[in-house]
Amino acid sequence: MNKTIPSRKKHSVLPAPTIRRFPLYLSFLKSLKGKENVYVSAPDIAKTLRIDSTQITKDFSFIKVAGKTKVGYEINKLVQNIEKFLGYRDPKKAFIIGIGNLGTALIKYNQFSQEGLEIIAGFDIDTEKVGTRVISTKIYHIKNFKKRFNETPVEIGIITTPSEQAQIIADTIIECGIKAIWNFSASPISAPGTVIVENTSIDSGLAMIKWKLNAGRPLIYK
Amino acid sequence: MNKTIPSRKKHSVLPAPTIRRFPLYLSFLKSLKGKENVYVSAPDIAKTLRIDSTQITKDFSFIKVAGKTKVGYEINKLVQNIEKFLGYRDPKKAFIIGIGNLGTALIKYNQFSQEGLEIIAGFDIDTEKVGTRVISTKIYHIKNFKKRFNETPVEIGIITTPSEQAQIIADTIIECGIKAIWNFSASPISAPGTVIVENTSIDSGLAMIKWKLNAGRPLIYK
DNA sequence: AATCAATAAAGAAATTTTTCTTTAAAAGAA
DNA sequence: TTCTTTTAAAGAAAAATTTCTTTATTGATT
Repeated sequence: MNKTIPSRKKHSVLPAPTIRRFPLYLSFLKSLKGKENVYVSAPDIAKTLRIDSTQITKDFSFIKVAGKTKVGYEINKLVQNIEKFLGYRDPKKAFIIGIGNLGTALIKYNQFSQEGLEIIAGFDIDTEKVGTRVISTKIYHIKNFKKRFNETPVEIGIITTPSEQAQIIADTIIECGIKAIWNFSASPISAPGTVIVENTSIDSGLAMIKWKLNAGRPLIYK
Repeated sequence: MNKTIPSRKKHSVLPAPTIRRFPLYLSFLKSLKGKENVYVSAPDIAKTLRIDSTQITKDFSFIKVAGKTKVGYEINKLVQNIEKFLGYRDPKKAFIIGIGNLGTALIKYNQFSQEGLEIIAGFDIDTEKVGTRVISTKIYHIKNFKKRFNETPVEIGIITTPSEQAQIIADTIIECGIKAIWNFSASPISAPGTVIVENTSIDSGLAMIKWKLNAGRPLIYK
């Protein structure tokens, strides 16, 4: 008993790993643009990305781009379709909570605007920060979150606070009716099944690296 | 043809997703410490973390912590074993390249020292930054990377530069003999199979959120 | 024109990961 | 004590994901 809450995954006709690979493909493809080549083949992409070429083919098939035998895929078409698929032309609004270095980095991350994410306000408890702007994004006190949210509802709440505060912030913004939480804090967030939670955990990445460095061998301690 | 380079995965006796879940467990378990409870059960963890409880049991079995029927797992023991497993007491050294907001955030991220990661120097091209310190971490010009590396070899190179520079930086540090690259830039990095590459891609996280927000339905454009 | 080589595409197979099922143990209640 | 309930643990089954295999197409070469 105590099963995982039945996730939206069931709706999904395409694998989550595939979705996560698309931005990678996109970045690679964009680095190709401007060069003379109009086409790129799956084996070519495979070479630099260290992904099996048939997997790339399969991934592309999900977004209905046909490749040409012996030639490959039309780069522009691929870029267009992936961007469409990822909803780059379907912008979502977000608030960000926690205006430390990471929060600031995310606000300044200038790709978001092209990727269909608009961070329209920031929140913090630090009164020094309240009232300032990061680029053009205004920083408010966290206590005004609900008010701001009601004025301008957003779909996504980005949490970049220290771990200890992450859950409290999450509870607050869930109560306001946020649809999705993008959690950059180290601690997992407890949320009802109706709320989408995506963790971008730095620590998970580190765990993986250290594991690979030790080549999957269990560490021996004295 | 053009298969994925045979990965170290084969060594791995335990699933990559399991490894990535450990830091999550750890964070949750630590939030429990200080409270009166000595034990925690898998179903309890499952409830907050939205992970199937048998999966948690299975994950824990990999690191040889025995639970007690009807009671659960000893919190302290779990914490200890996970930390051991993740190599928290087996520190690795790192250089970080790109001292923007993200780079600064990572240097300031004070959990790394407990997690067995020591960022011992930073590098940038910006002469304004060269010579300064972020907390106690000295910032050098990227052209001095090789020299510094030879003086103090590190296992991990953390790339937090803009996408365009990521590959050039990667090539440079691979040539120096870095073992692992932790890539925070949006663009994938091409590296020989001997080099460990871990991507912590912000864009992948966004892709996933937007997909879930659209409930797995393909976006329709006019 | 015929042959060769490279590639997409579709489907099958294999692998990996998750979920389900069963069993046994043990705490607490009756 | 006996019964009930909760839980870990192990193994089986299912599901998801990746990799392999085959086929067909097409551009290039002879």
